[in-house]
Amino acid sequence: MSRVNRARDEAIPDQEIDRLSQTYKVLGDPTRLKIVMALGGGEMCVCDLAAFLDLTESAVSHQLRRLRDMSLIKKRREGQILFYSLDDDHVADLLNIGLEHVRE
Amino acid sequence: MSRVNRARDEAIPDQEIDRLSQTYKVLGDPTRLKIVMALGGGEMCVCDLAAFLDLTESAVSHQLRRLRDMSLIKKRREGQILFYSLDDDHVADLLNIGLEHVRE
DNA sequence: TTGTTATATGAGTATATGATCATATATTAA
DNA sequence: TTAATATATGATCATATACTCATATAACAA
Repeated sequence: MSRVNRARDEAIPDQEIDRLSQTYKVLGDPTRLKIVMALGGGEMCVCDLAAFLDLTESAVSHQLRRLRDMSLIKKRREGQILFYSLDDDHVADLLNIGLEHVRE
Repeated sequence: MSRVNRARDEAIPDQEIDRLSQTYKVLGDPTRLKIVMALGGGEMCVCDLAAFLDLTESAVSHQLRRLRDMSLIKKRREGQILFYSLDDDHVADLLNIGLEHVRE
């Protein structure tokens, strides 16, 4: 079988490609990456992240929304404050393997 | 120590953040993601990829350049033909963990 | 040399996107 | 209820980017 036909045969559905590429795209911005790296060290609220990143809380909230849309982070309410954290262990794994790659 | 100070303390250098986010960004496009997924099944030349993706060879070449700039793929010449493949095992790991995440 | 094939690259264009600003929502306190 | 605090969201604008087209380069054949 030709290489092209093999690739077609083994290809995953476009829907999965789209979700996977969107996941990487969301991590592919310095601000959002700093957010998830920071959350890797423990949960933080929007105002924590705004102070850490030196950005408005609005800008942070917009980025948190995108991270949440891809299930990379989750939130927990405590009164008026929302604490964000990584959604699951896969996220930390993704970050660590990426780091290994860029550090080699 | 406050959560903000802890985050500042544990933060990795901006230079690493930039390289890491660029790496994810390069994977964060459906066309480029299809390319690396296809290369995960074996090396392919530019014309193979153009046929597989139904794109011009120019468009494919531009995307291969971006993938190569982030050391995600490498090339091997055989006469007039350049065969592309994944650069190292980290790339396949990144893809597999990403897939686990979107499939759960 | 000239011609052909395979790939690469610079410029241009249409679309996507990140930060800002203004406004809206939600929780708590008075 | 009203006010204050914390967060979310829609519109806007400036920048980034994926593809196309034209052209350039590289390897091989005649």
